Amino acid sequence: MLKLDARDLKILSILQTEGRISKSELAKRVNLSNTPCWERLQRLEAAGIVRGYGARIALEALAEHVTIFVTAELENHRSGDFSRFEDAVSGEPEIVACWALGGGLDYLFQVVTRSVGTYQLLIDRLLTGDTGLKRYFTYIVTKEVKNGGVPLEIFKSL
Amino acid sequence: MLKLDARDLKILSILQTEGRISKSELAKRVNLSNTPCWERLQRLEAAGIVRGYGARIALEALAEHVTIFVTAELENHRSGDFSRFEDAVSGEPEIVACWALGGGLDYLFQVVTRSVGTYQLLIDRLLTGDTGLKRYFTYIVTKEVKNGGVPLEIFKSL
DNA sequence: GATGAAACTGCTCCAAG
DNA sequence: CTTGGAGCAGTTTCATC
Repeated sequence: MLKLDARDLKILSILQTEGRISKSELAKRVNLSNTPCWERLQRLEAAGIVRGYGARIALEALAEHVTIFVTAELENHRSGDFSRFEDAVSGEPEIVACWALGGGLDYLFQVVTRSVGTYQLLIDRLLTGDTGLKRYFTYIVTKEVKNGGVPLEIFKSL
Repeated sequence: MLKLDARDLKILSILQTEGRISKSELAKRVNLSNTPCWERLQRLEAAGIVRGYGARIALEALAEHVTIFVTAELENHRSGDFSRFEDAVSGEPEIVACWALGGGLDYLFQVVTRSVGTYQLLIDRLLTGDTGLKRYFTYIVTKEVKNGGVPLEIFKSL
C-alpha cells in the first residue's frame, strides 16, 4: 500500500470533484510546481489509486426512470451459489451496483430502470433463471437525498 | 427536457467511462468532426446533463475502511421531520449516499468510514442529535460485487 | 453538418539548480 | 523540490463550403 502525504490526498480530492481540471491548474491548487505534481499524479494512476475518470450524468434530466433497492436472500450458501448469483448480477446492466452483506441478508443491489414494469421483468429473469434467488424485498426510491463521493477527509491523518 | 439522438447518447456513454478523453478523440469516436461534436458537448453541459467530471478513486488501495448500509425509520412524519433528518445526513461526510424510500422504511443510507467503531460514533451522533431517528438497521458490506455506471443503453430507443 | 486554419492554452519531457 | 523552456498536442473560435 503506497503511502500518501497530505498533498496526494489533496490531489485526489480535487480530482474527485474536478476530473477535467488541467494539470497546471491542479499544480497551483496544491502549491506545487508543474513537474512534481505531474509525477505524483503519474504515481497515483500507476498504483491504481486513480482508476479512471468519468462524467457525472444527470439521468433525471435525460429520461424517466426509477431507482429501486433490493435485498436478496439465496436458496443455498454453498460456494458455487454465490458466484452463480453474482454472475447473473454482472450480466444485468440495470443492476448498477451490488454488495454482499454480513448477517441474515445475502445481497443488496441497486436497480436503475425505465419503470416499475421493467423492474418486474428483471426480477422475473432472476427468479426464472438459475440464480438461486430465494427471497427478495423491493424498496422503491422516492428521492435521492445525497450522493457524494468518498470522504477522503476522513483519512487525512494517515 | 432536451431531446437527444443516438450520437448524444454515445458521447455521454463514452464520457461516463473516459472522462478525460480529448475532445478531438471524442469526435473521432462518434464519427463527427471536431466542431459539431464540440457543440454537442457544450449543449449537454449547458443543459446540466453532464454535471461534471470526477476521478474514480480506489479507496481499497488507499486505506482500511468499511462500507455499511443503514435503513432508518423516523419518529414522526411531519413535514419538518424529513428535512431535519436530511440536514443531519448532509452534514455527515461519512454518509456518502442517502435515499428516501417508499413503504415502511423511511431512508436507506450508505456509510463509508474507517471502522465499525467510527460507524458507531456516527450512529450515536445521529441518535443523540435532534434528528428524529427512531429505529435503524445495520448491514455491513462484506464485498462489493458490482459498481457500474448508469445503464444508458437502456435509454437508446428514445 | 465538414474543413482548414489561427491563436491560444496545456502537456510532457528534459536540463540545470 | 524549483524554474524555464522546447516541441508537440489539444482547445476554442473563425470563416467558408
